[in-house]
Order: sequence, then structure tokens, then C-alpha cells
Amino acid sequence: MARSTTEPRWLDADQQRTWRTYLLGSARLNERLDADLRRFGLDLGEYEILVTLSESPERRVRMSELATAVHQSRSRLTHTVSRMEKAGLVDRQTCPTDRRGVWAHLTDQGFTLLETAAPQHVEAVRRHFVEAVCAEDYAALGRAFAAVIAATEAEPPPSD
Amino acid sequence: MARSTTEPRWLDADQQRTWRTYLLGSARLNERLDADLRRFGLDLGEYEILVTLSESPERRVRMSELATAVHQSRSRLTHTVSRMEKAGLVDRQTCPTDRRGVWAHLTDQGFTLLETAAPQHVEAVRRHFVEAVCAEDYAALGRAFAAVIAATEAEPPPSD
DNA sequence: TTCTTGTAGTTGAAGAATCAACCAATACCC
DNA sequence: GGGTATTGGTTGATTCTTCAACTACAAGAA
Repeated sequence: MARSTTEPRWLDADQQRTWRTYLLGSARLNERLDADLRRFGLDLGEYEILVTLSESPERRVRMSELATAVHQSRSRLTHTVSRMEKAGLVDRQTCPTDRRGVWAHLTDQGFTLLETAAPQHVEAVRRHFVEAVCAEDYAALGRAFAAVIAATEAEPPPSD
Repeated sequence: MARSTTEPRWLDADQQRTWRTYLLGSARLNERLDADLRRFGLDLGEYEILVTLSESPERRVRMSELATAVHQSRSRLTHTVSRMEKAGLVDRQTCPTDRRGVWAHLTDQGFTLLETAAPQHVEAVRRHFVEAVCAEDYAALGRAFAAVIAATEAEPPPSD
């Protein structure tokens, strides 16, 4: 089947402006939150790992579930968890019921670090995001990204 | 001055749900757009560089302006442009009026690649973002990130 | 049982991002 | 003019991510 040769449907000026605003804004937001977490030797990805573990029963989660929860590749998670393990924030436990499985488990030290970092991080999220935006727009943003998630899931990733 | 010891103002359930939806959604969106551009050997950052150059007079922009335009650090841009130069997409021209300055300049080959990639990229942006979201929410999202940008600029980055 | 297929996770090498240090040219100031 | 601070950009080491194998276990079929 031939690729379409019809004229591309470019974005109009408003659509493009919004798209670029999003690109810049999300980049800035990430920058700020990362900079903020760096006081604690963390980045946003590592912080999300700590949060996910802290909210889970026994403070442990299977590696592949964790990868999904923090939207990282399995490989990346392996490396990240290895680093965090070296830093004493998590440890690994082999899963007795499925011996392929590995639990990432939050150590007391990791929990303590999370307790220390969380208040400042949440404040930063408020200042730069939640409270920077009016309530209606914030709610709309939630709907918007829910729709984005649905759209990305509706279509399989390109593989060819 | 002592750090505040008052109870942290956690996000409520709705705020938190939206925040996490954003984190997941933006990660997914990036993933998809990157995957899409990879057919052309590009990632989103490199694509933005090509676009910025293509829209500029003489198809060239000073490195530091370009860094701002594509929200990358100067160092990162230097490395990225070096790679792109090796690939023949851009070249460097020294600026005669300010001999510290360097212009990144889009080559014909770079322009051709952009022309090839752009239609598919724009379609992907439409499918996964612009048209995935209803028009009102899309407009709200634009306002929201404009506010985020303002908020991040209102406060200097943490340095201590 | 054995054979096959799929899932869980890791590994190591290669590629990219970050950080601090650096050089060079300009701008400011006395 | 001469000194100092700033700006523009690069460099190389370190850290992090990605990618393509690869091992080990589990599940299902013959």
C-alpha cells in the first residue's frame, strides 16, 4: 500500500503555539523538580521509585511491575535499582513463588530519605505546577493527559 | 533562619491523580514521538533543532540562542550539534561580528531530512496529542503550561 | 516427560546527558 | 590604556540511558 501523498495537515498557529508551550513548559518543570530533588541526591525517576515502593505492601514491588509504575524500561530500572541499592536506599529479594522474580524493597534508609525529601518536593510540585495553574485548567490538564494515555495505548508502537 | 517545621501540605487525591496522570502521559507521549522520529535517525530534541534552524533567516542561529529555543543546556547543544554535523545535517559558521560566536547552520541535507520527517511527525503529534484531546481541554493545557513557565521563571533555580 | 514458547530480569557495550573546568573574546570600569 | 567581570562556546570525565543479547525459570502442548 503506497504511502499517502496528500498534503500534510500542518498545525494551525494556535495549535502550534500550544504545542510549543507544552514542550517548553514541561521541560522547565522537569528541570526545576530535578534541581530541587538533587539536594537529596535524587532525580524524579528515583523519587518515583521510592514513592511507589513506600506505598506498596511490605514496601516491595516486583521489578517489572515497578518498571510499569514508573514508566521506565526494564533495563533502565535494573541499572537504576542497582545504583540505588549501592546507595543503600533499596535492596533486592528473590521471590519464592516465582524464582525468576525479584522484589525491589525499600530499606529503612530509603524510607527515611523519602520522608526527608517529600515535603520539599511536594511544595515544589505545588509552586511550579498545581498552584501555578487555575483549578479549571488543572482539571482540564488531567483530562487531557488521560486522553493522551488512551491515544498512545490505542495504537501499537511503531516497529517497522 | 530555621526551616519550617509545619506539617507539609500534601496533595489531595484529585490533585495527586492529575499529577501522576501528567507524569505518565507526558512520558508516553515522548516515547511515541521519539519512536516515530527514530525512523529518520532523529529524536525530538534534534528535530526541534532542525525546525528552529529552518525557520530562521539564512537557516542559521547562534548556539546560545538555539540552546534557549530548544531548551537545552549549552553543553548538551554543543555535543548534539557536533553529532548532527558529523551526520551532515548542520554545519558551523563563525560569526564575523562577534568572534566568540558560532552559528549553527542547516545544510541542504538537513533541510531535506526535515522535509521528509515533518509530515509524519506532525501526524503523530496530532494523533497522540492535539486531536486526542478535546479543543477546550487543549486550550486549557496551553494556558496551564504558560502559567507553569511563568511560575518557573518567577523563582530563581535552587543553587544552595 | 520433553519440546517449545513466553516471561522476568540482567548484562555489557555503545550512545547520550551532565557537570565542572576551561579558553577566548567582549564589555565594563577606573 | 589596563584590569576585571561577563558572555559564548567547547572539552573531557563521569554518570545515565539505550539497545541487543543472554540466562533462568515457568507454562503449555504433544
